[in-house]
Amino acid sequence: MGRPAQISRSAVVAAAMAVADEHGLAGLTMPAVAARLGVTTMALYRHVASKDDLLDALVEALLPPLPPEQASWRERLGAMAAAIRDTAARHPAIFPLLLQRPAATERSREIRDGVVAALRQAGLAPDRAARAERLISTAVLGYAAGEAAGRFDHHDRHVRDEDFACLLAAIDTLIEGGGPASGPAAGRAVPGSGG
Amino acid sequence: MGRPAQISRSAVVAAAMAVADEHGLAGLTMPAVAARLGVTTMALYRHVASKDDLLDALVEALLPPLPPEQASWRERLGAMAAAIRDTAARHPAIFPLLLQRPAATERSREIRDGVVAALRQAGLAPDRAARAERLISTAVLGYAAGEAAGRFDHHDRHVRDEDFACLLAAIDTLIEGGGPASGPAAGRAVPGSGG
DNA sequence: ACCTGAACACCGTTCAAGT
DNA sequence: ACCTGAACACCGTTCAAGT
Repeated sequence: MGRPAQISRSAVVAAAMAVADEHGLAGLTMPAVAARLGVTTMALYRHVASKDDLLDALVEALLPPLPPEQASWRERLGAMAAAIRDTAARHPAIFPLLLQRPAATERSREIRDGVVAALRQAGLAPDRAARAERLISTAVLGYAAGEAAGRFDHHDRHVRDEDFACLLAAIDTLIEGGGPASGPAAGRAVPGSGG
Repeated sequence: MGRPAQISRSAVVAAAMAVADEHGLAGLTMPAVAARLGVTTMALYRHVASKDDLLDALVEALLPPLPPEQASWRERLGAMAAAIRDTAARHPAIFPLLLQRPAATERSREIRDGVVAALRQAGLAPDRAARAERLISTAVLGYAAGEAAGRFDHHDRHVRDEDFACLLAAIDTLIEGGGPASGPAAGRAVPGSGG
């Protein structure tokens, strides 16, 4: 019978994360991950179906924890946004994968539902809450990804903190106003968007 | 002396774009690009320093054209946003690179300056215009990247059109309100952002 | 000047073999 | 059951050689 396994799927994922953090996405290689675990490259394939599978697992590990239920919707949205930005800062090499991969997993659905629930609690109608979730999530992910990629490196960290605070304040303002308009008339506010 | 070149840098970039469109980022390989041009792999290196250099050139080619100067600031912002979304739809495989790579090139600076100029024309003070540019650009890029990655595939194209219209309307609303607040007090609108 | 042929180091993956 | 060794197809890149 099988001797106790030397490595596990979660160990492989953790090692891959560390390799990516240290050597970038280009340095994230199966041999590099194996070396960090003190094991042959081929041993990884017993715990991970392929490199693509490993990347999916990394994206999963990047998802932020759900905020405490008893907090206000404002606090929950703020906490999730802050957690996203934190993750981007800690794992800049693999963070872009979050926007790149479908992420149709259970955890990702929970998080999306959590944001929608907060928005409903803020008073938005179901369809407006769903739409607001899409726009807010992509805006937050977009800024975090840009920051992680060094897009704003010519600005002080303090300036970027204020950027992010303003983004959250803007979101707050829009929610207070009843969320994004859901009628087709909204498209006319900025012409050229329909072309 | 040199016979007329069979290929050029721009031909290599165009071929790479076509390969990526057809076979995805993973299929974008130097041999594949060369084959499409009817040339040996090694011939590419006379026109492109490396694959990384080629990817940078692709990102450059992805940048939208500057809108006509005589248009209103509203029209110009709308046109640029629409152009970005259009590009994402046409080149979904390489579009994510736009958020991933620094893009500190001349053209990218022109575009950023164009957005800032439009915002100044809308009445924003210099520092607010600069901040609004960062937030607007990343929000638009974020949504376009998410859409290109199939993040919203479970929604009708028509729903996504409205999403995007709402995003532009929201931006418009914030600009009319004087742009994003620039003081530190803005951070308190959504607590948890400072942690 | 531009392209080709041969070659090298490397990566993802498979498969049979070991314990 | 889990890991290893050997092997294969492939990719990015270099260099000397052809025209």
